[in-house]
Amino acid sequence: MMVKITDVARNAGVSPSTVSYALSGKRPISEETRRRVEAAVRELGYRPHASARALAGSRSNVLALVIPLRTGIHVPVVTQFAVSVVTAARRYDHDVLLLTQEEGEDGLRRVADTALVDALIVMDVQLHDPRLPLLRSLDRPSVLIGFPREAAGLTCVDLDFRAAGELCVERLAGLGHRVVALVGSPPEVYVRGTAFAQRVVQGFTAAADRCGLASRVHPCEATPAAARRVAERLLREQPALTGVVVHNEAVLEPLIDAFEQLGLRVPGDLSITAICPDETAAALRVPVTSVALPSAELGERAVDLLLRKLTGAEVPEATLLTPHLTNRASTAPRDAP
Amino acid sequence: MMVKITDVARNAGVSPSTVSYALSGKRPISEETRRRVEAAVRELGYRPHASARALAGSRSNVLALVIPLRTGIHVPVVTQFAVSVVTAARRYDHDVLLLTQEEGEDGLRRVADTALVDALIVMDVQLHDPRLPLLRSLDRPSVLIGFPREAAGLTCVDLDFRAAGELCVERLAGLGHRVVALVGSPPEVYVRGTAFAQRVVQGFTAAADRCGLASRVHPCEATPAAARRVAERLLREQPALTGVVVHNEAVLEPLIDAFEQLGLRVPGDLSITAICPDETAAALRVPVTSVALPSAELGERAVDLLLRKLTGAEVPEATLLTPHLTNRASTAPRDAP
DNA sequence: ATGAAAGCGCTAACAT
DNA sequence: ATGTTAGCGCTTTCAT
Repeated sequence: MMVKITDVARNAGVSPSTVSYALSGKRPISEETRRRVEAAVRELGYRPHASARALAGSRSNVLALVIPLRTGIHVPVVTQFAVSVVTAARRYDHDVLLLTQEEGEDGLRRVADTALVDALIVMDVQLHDPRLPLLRSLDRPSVLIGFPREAAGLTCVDLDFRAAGELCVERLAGLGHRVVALVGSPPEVYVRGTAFAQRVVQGFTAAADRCGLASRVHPCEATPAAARRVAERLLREQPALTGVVVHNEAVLEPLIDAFEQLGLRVPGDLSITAICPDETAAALRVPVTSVALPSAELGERAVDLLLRKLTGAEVPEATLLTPHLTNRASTAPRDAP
Repeated sequence: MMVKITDVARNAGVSPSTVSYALSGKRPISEETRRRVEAAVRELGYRPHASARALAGSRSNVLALVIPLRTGIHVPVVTQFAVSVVTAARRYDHDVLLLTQEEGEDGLRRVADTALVDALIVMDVQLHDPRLPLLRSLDRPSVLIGFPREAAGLTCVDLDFRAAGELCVERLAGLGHRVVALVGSPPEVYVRGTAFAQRVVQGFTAAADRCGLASRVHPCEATPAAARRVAERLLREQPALTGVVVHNEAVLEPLIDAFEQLGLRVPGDLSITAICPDETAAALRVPVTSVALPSAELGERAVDLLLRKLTGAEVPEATLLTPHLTNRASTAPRDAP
């Protein structure tokens, strides 16, 4: 039933070790021998047994990917990230084992200690993440998506969310807007110390101050009703508001609806910039000027770094992707006052 | 560094096989011995090496999950399904390897032939899916999500989409509506022969005919603009329209917006039922009466079936989950004519 | 440039 | 109820 390396060896008239070396390229093989081995492999349809290979070679060629399940994390972002991790991993001849955060630290320890995986990618890292000590102590390399407070000894990748927040504000300032607001993630996201959400706030506030803009920040639940309430509150508290930054995919559309129902046209009366996936921004009724959330690029970078670590190479501890803003229909210069 | 079974055996004063049997429970062990083994396992922090175990036992305890990437498949549905597969698999002490459809048949063959996985779950099966012959020929069991035209010899699970379509119409008919329309998935979904989309159409049409309703079917791109166009067209072609069934998560909200902007209140003038995840239906501005897309239940059922197949049990070839409709704010009796 | 042989860590006959 | 032992299929020394 199963073709094994000894079958290939016999068919090619060489020893099993020669077959192994011919396939791995780990030692020089004569042209003639290589061809015979390759022919035998094809003829017999040989596929090396993954577990046997992993046991003997002490590398499973599998990466673990830990995905978050929590509320306030936008699902398409996670999914696109996962897909790009799988795609990138395959380019390096690796596969991806999917773990949910639900399993927690035990899950990480389990797949690492049983040598089921060679390395780990952990998404949605919190500022004070309980998994950090564990990840540092594992005998396998890992890459984190997100930046915890104490990142020493860990490899972290993320969009530069602070710069993203700044970029959104600077665009509004450049268009002449003087009073701006940030509609952020749901409150629990801040409460539990999700780094990226806080960094957006920091960037937003710093840039607003630097540009001399009046600014406020409002977390917002991921429901249309909450969006509506935030819109009303914004107009009440900042009557001169003409610029809004949104860092909350789920309420982008309802928020625009709410503003328009309250009598404000986008971008006529109100300009909006957002931090969200490009597809989301482009698919809205009013396409929104946005800083892209580059899930796919993040996934690739994470895999690249992880595989370099697996070869023993040194990699930078911090990788911050530069944010890019794309102009769309939701921004316009402020009317002369 | 790594604790192995011989270490545990020595520490407990027994043979390696006794440790193996004590842990697997595959043969009777005296209470005394079991306790000594368990103590040694805990003391040393023993974790069986996954590959060694897989090689010797010829079971990897890993399932493959193949997820679709195509347009027209709603992302949250896929993600929730994946999460529930992982969760269910863990209950059986299995892990999940994530494959994208991109790898195609080669990917399936690879993970099966290298014994990387014991079994496979394949999502988004088409009516004439090129992977079917391959899946039949593999030496590993599989479960398909969706029903192909030729399902003989395969294990398939899905929501009964035909019944779901019927249920949506029957609810509208029961409320007195006489003219209905189905707003369906994007055209390409039908063109490529996605079974579930076609089944909804069949159920919708059959139930409408049976109930004596006038009905039409409109595919719809997953954009707000397309939703708007479909809404306008509907009112033009069926001026007496009072009931709409939506099988397209992405346009649910824009569609309601469009109807209201065209002067139709939901549910005052127009009742809407949908086939979509409950969370989607409940989170809309106007919560929509819907037949749930039970992704989590599907994932669990798929895993249950797969693990029963792995034990050699016979399982039903077809599993159709019964649809359930939940009333929400989007449906009301038709006004007296 | 190739081969022989010793494991990798575990499971499952086959013993007793 | 437990121990002994022969592999599982591959990689990688160590030889030549």
